[in-house]
Amino acid sequence: MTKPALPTKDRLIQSAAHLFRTRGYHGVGLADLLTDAKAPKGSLYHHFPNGKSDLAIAAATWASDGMLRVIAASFDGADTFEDGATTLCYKLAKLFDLSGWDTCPIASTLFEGPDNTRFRDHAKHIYDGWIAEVQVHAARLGLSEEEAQRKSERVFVLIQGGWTLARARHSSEILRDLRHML
Amino acid sequence: MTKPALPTKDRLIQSAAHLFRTRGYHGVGLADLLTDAKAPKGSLYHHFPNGKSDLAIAAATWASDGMLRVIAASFDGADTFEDGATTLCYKLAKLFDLSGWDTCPIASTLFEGPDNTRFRDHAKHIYDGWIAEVQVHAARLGLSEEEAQRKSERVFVLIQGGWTLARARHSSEILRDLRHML
Amino acid sequence: MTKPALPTKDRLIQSAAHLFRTRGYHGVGLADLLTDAKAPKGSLYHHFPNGKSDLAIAAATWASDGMLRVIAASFDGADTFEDGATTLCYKLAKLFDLSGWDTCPIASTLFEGPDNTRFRDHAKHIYDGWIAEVQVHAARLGLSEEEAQRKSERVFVLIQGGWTLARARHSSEILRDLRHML
Amino acid sequence: MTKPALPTKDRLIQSAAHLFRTRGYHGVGLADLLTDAKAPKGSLYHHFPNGKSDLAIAAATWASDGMLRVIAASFDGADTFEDGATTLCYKLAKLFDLSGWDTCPIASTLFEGPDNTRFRDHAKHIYDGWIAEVQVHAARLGLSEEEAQRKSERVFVLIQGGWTLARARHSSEILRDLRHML
DNA sequence: CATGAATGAGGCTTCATTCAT
DNA sequence: TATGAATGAAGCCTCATTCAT
Repeated sequence: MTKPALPTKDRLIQSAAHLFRTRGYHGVGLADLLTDAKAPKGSLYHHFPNGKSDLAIAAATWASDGMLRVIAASFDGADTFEDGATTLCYKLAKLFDLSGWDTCPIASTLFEGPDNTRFRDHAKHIYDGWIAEVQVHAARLGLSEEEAQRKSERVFVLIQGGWTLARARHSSEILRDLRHML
Repeated sequence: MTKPALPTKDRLIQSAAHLFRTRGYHGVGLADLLTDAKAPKGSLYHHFPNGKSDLAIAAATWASDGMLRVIAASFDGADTFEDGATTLCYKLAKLFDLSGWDTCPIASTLFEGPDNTRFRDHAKHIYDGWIAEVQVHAARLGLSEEEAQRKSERVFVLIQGGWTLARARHSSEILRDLRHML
Repeated sequence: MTKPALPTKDRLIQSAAHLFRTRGYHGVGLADLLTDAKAPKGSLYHHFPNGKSDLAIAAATWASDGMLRVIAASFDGADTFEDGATTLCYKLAKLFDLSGWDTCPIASTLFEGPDNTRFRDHAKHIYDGWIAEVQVHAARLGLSEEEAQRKSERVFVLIQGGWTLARARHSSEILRDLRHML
Repeated sequence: MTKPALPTKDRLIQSAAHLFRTRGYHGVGLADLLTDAKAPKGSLYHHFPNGKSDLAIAAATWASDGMLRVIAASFDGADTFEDGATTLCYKLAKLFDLSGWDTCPIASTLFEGPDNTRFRDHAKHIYDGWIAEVQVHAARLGLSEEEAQRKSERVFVLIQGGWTLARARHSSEILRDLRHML
């Protein structure tokens, strides 16, 4: 009976982020979730009073935080915006290969929930955060405000589209090729 | 007792295409499907022996055929590749506004099915078809083979990414803006 | 694998009538019900689309039909209204002893359902039917219309009250004593 | 942060009496109870070591005390037994209209508990107390011991039956009419 | 004396599918 | 060819209770 490294709530969030990303919100049952998280049956509703939907929101937030860190790490050491964006594409391709990030974790988790308004608003909030994070780095690296906005949105669109095609092809090559479309 | 316009099988396919697109494969139950299609309870397995998964494949194919027609219509009267691609973006934006095409109908239908290999292979097949269709027009409009391939893939990626963002924002604006990213 | 005497639907209704009467609507789980009826797990919602509540309505109707037969049998051979009512009290006392009719089957089944309007309306309908049945016999046995109405209502009230006290005392004696209160 | 008028334990009892009366023992969850009583989550088992069943016993006792006071108040100023009993019927009808006393609070609370022996014994004890209270007044007002016993039992039966019919009809009229059945 | 986090059993319902006709 | 009755598994959620503090 060794104590697990993470508390139950965090294990639930990470299992949810993983499983929703792979199989979609409705494709994951609570039994799968609890088994994967090695969490006791009754604990889900203790930590997430509204159940599966609350957990999905938390999982999406957690996944988004990871994405924000990847963005920051990609641009932090970059000399130009193009350098940073290229690094980001490579990092995402690597993550795709390593962990089977089948697609955007936010889309699989939030775009099919029962409470579509709440879910979609949260998705919009997260996506806006990603774009804003890229935009900050774009401005720092010398782009005009208008250009920074345009380019950060373009990066977002390319990555989303790239994820979809990479998933269909089971290949990260397209993600690496995105750098030519910047 | 007027006879319905379409035979049962086609009504099932179109209902499935509509519902899967909106709520995802696992988000739609057979009861919803049969109600929406006004189909008798036992007829699904008559027309689709493997049940829901067969129906999903058929619905994705049907949706893809519609997309291929939109692509063809966009490029048929175009003088340059850019013109055709721009028209395509506008047409998709219009469809998004009209029918609430929440996202790529193929992705919602096929990327969460139970039999992931079969479903993903079909998705890849469909996506390759879209890219090939654009590529044909690109070649016809004077692009080199290599450039035609690159540009058609880029169009695909932008549209997929644009769909995702448009869905989150509940706005088709980004789809129209894609023309600046060509 | 001998075929059961009654079809599944009827077995469900009779089990429900028995269990609800004994333990109340919320005191009976579907697992208990299905076990008692030896019914397959999925059959409940086939026969009763709205589930437990539909079954409760059906069970109450079935129980009421039995009560109507007891009323008719009590008064059919009676020479006076008092004779019939007395026979009815004795018959109910006997049933109480034999089968543990803990209380009015309608009250336990319908007075706690989730859809209180529907349930209460059905209870009122059933109770009115009992009173009307007694009233018909009262009129036939010579009572004026006004007297028939008053007396049939009185019989109903006494029986209901008697059931409650008999249940608390675990004794049918009070039911037999009701004849002195007519 | 105003101090509540009643201590937690009393608030729990009164909430329980109210909710059990309305929805039955199994129809009320502890969450409802604690919310209604504005009681902290963990305090129930502090005041009632055996949990819900202890609380139900206490709530039934409290409700019974109220009934005993109503009986006493009805008979205290009466000149004859009939006067007292009539007043009692009117008082109960008024309470039914005012507070929606859907039925006998003892029956809803105790006749469906998990521990039927303990619950039924308590119900019998309470009912005997009501009958005894009426009997005392009957004796005081001049009835012979035997007659007092018979009449007090009759009053009990009529009230119980009247409550049931009043609940089904959502009308207190029958409760007022009980005076003609004395 | 009082609290609220944590839990496993059981709640009702919907699921996709099979089968007899 | 076409139907709808019938079914077992799994769905999400609420339950009354225990325990550490």
